[in-house]
Amino acid sequence: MVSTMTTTSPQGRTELLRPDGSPVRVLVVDDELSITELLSMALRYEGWQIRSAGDGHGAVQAAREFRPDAVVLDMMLPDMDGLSVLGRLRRDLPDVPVLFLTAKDAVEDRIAGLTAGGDDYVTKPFSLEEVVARLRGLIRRSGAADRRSDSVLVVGDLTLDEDSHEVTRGGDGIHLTATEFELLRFLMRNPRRVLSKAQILDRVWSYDFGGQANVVELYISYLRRKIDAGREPMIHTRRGAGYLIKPAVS
Amino acid sequence: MVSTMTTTSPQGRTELLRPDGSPVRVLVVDDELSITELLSMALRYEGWQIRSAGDGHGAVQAAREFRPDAVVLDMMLPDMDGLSVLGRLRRDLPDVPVLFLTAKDAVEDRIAGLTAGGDDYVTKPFSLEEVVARLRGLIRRSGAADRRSDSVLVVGDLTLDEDSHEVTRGGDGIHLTATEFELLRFLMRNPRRVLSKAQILDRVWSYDFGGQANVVELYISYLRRKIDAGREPMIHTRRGAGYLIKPAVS
DNA sequence: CCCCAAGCTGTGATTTCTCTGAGAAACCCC
DNA sequence: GGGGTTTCTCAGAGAAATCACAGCTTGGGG
Repeated sequence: MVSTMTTTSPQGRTELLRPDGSPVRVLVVDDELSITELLSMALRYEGWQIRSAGDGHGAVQAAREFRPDAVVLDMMLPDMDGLSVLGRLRRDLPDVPVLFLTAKDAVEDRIAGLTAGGDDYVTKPFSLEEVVARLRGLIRRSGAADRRSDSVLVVGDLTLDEDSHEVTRGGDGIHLTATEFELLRFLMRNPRRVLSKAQILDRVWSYDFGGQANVVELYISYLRRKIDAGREPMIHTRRGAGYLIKPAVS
Repeated sequence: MVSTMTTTSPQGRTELLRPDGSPVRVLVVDDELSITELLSMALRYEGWQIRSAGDGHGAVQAAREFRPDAVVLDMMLPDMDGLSVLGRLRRDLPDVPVLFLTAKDAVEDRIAGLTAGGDDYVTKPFSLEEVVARLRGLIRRSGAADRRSDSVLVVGDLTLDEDSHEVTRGGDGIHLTATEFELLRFLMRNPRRVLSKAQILDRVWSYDFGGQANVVELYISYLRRKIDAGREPMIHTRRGAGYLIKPAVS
């Protein structure tokens, strides 16, 4: 069991670190190279150390020597089925939390019990924000201490609770839809940093989203109505660059 | 069916601990690897220390050195029958409470005699919530646990007694069916936390449930009629994410 | 100061999600 | 075995969310 601690990076982003200060280690297992690439990139960006494997045997072996703090595991692997992989992983690393990737339509496909141990899963196609958020949750909770505050993002008088999905501004509760919530979470995890529409699209929408890029503008517009309505605005446009969020004052 | 959600975890929940502060130890005995995996995962997540065995001899040996505070024992083992295992376990650990796992159609009168001593049993296929709850009960009653930790969950003016299965809201008694009770218990053990339908299905329904995911919606609907009927609602829907329970005010 | 690209937002079509009534089947207790 | 209870499927209604589109606004370079 890993006990984690948080620290604040120069950018103002809180990072998960292991007790000895070394970065968190995550093993990514998927047979599609494009997926492992995508995930590795996104997770490295979180400051985590990533190793990937393309099949069950590779996963078990990698787990043994890499000793990850969390595993992202596709349930559809070429050489062995997800449950077997899980079983073998658990033999070496009994407490490692696992984030499963499953197909959308695999409803009846033996999902039962998977989340039992505090594990979690997302369906393909996923959004990177979602994967990162879940993974953070898993890692945080696998640590001994459960500081609830860790699940709350704060920027100025705006708060977002990743557990309860509650959002408040100046103490007032604000209702957000699922997409609005994800978008705001992404902004708040990168306060005072300009995020391009492309970046936002890549992180908040599923990787196979094929729609118009102006959904971002649309959702920013929605968010502003709810977050900034009649107050000092916190969401700012940097024309030609993107958007950023920062505390109202200053 | 699945989208945004967080994992289930005992957050802010009172944990069972032994008098010396060390975690409770549970021995899981079953010959099906998938079952021991499933149980180990779920029970570890309760913060307990788990050891598992796949047959009678292994069980007896493990019990001897592991000295568990409780045992989960499948009555159908390959090498020796349940009663013999029980006998040998009791020779080493006379007071250890045992949770029997039996097939649905097993001769229940034989079990009935066994549970007289304060033991308990669940039939396969079981739900994790049920196993965890029974086990907690056994451990608490056996005195192995430190605190005479209360068996009553409270969220706002809603109370649920895990021992007597009594539920009240604002002082009024409420009758729930078994499934409704389990669902409410799961919600109340994770107050203010969004639980996805998938998670709920995983924990509250048996591990081999293959039905429609909308049973969850259905039972939420039942619960609301009984819990929230004509009052300030405590059960909330987070569209696209799941459900959560929280005190009415606030 | 004008113009155009970039950004904003109203409208409404479409899709998705949730709730719930009705009823079948299983279960349980006498 | 029978009647009440419980669990669960199915399907339809309704609500909510998502998104494309298009016209409007704005900002800043020339």
